[in-house]
Amino acid sequence: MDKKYTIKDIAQMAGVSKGTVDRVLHNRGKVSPAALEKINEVLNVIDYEPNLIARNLKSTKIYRVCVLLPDPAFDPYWLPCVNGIQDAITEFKAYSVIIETHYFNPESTKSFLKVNETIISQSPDAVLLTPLFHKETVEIIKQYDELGIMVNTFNNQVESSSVKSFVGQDLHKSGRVAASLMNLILNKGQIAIIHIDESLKNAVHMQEKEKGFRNYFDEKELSDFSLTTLKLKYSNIETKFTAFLEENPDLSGIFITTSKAYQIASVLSLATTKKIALIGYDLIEKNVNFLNQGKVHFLIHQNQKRQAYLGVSTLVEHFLFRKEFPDTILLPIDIINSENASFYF
Amino acid sequence: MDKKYTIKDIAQMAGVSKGTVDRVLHNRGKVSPAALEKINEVLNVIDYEPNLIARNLKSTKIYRVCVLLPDPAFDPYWLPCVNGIQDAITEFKAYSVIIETHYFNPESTKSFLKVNETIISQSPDAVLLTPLFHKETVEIIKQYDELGIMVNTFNNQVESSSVKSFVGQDLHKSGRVAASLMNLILNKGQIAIIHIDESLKNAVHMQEKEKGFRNYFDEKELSDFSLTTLKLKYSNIETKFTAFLEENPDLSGIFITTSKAYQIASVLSLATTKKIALIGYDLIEKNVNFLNQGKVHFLIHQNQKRQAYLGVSTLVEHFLFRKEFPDTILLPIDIINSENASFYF
DNA sequence: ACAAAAAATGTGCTCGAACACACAAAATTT
DNA sequence: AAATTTTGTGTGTTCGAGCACATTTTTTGT
Repeated sequence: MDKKYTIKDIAQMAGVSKGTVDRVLHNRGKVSPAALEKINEVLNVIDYEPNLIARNLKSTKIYRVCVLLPDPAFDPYWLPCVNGIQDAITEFKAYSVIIETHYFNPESTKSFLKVNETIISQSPDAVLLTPLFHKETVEIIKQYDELGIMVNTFNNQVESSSVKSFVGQDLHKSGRVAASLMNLILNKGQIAIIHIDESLKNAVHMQEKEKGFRNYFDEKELSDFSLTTLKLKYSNIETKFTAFLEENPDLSGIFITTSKAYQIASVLSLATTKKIALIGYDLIEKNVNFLNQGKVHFLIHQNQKRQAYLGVSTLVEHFLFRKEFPDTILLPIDIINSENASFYF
Repeated sequence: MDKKYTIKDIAQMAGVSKGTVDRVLHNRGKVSPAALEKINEVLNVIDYEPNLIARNLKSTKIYRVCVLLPDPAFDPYWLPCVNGIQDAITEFKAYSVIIETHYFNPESTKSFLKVNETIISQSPDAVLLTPLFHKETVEIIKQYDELGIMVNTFNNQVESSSVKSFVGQDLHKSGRVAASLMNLILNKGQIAIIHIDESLKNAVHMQEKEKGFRNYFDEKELSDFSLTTLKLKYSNIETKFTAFLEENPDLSGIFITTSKAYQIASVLSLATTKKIALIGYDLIEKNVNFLNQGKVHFLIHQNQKRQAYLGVSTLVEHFLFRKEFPDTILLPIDIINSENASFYF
């Protein structure tokens, strides 16, 4: 039943040559109606699936995929992505695919644009983007589209019909998850939502999380809580956050929308002995240290490694195995505390 | 630099024929010292990796992998495994591998033994076992070993040097995770550890979880808690658990070590209006319903789907790509509440 | 009716590894 | 020294899809 039919088998069954079968399968034309019908009859009965191994052995076309990633040297948040990409490289090394990573400075639009130029000059078949700079990305995507270069994105979403596939998380839901955990630790009091970021490039990201977080409290009508938003930059964390702590002596919980929870935890452990519930994002080393010390209660895992892996493998599998692009891949929102953290590295 | 060398390339470089290179690569002997040295010289300089696609295209050997699984009709816990196995089948359908699933009745040792006989009569290349019945499994594994059939296990561990690889979770740690969550919901009171199982086949499983759970409370010296263990069977849940509730009016938390949390939640929602913290295992439908109703606080996800998938793919990749067996694959202990549950299906 | 063009069909080579087999060159035996 | 075995080496085929090219059949034009 599940015997694997080959083109030769089909040819034999239909009483034609494999060349004709091949032409039908790829509708290359030059086939008489009679032959077409005979072959289609056979194809309707059996269940032909081309042998992908043979196909990829034959194909001489080398696919080029470029990944555009913020340099992890600037922000360790991106470090796991490198491993995810490496996983994909290892998995597909047998095939004729070249996967290349290019870094840009996440603080510099210019750097982003420059690296994109480099990529364009290499004319790859597809690009996986981290669209940190919204406006510039839209422009760049248009360029790629005109050149027939496929574009996928991960981590950040950018609305463009040219983007085939997006890998990321539901940020609104992730805010809700944080809220539900906060609601478990505390049953009343003031909660601060803190955004820490240098530029505004993560604005959408952070806002969505905040919306989700607030949405949970609104929906559950938890009126014993009061929520405050605070925006910080690296340069002013110490002063501004310390001042905030003094102004808000009743603060009992903090939700940090970026991977910088360790910065808050650090200031907090010096400033006060009071126990404040802390929930943040990402399993970067400094965060996990505070998690293990009990200074951070929960971290939400954004699984950048898998995001990057899936971003690449979606593209590669499209080329190699003609797989359809899923519109969106949403990764689970992993809840991490000190007890299960070690399993997620 | 990362040019892919073929056997032909090596032959040319060493000034011999591809046949000789092939004999060296597979040490089939019949090679003169002179030729051997020339080829080894080339191999030392370049970085030869055989093209797995070509190798698998040529090979006519069809690998047979059998999976031995408790029938999901008896316990929906096993349902996701079917999907995991299906994923593996889809992924490897291009290769010459046959993956077959055989079910047994988890309540019947006889059924287990009978299915094993069927499998042995098919003489597969490898078997993935769910070793529910410890004593019988050890015996069976010995048989497989003598027949040269590889054995991997998942879900349950069984100490045997013949088992190449095990996929599962660290149950002790998973008990600790449950404890840490319980400690977050409650800050004092009586906690019941409830084991629900028909036979004793899951005894080790449940005990390890209990040990981990207790270990957490011991280690953190949380003396405001008192822990009680209760063993139930399906037939006596209603009566015995109701009685337990009456005898223990101060009960504030329950940890259920199997996937049967819904049975406790069900009785609980009828017997009392008091809020009792409930933590259980597995995203089976009934559990998730109670999770969404707020009657179960957390579920720990044992990810049987991925367990089964990895169990199969480890075997297949060993045959197809000569991959080494990892001794143990421990899956992360996913913490699930009503907010993030939907992402794990 | 016959040549030329067009359409349809078949043949044969390629990809890289694996292995059977043929053949040659040494190493033994008689 | 000739016959035979052993050892070494190269050649050729296979796997299945894909595609170029050769060949056959049909159609069209004069």
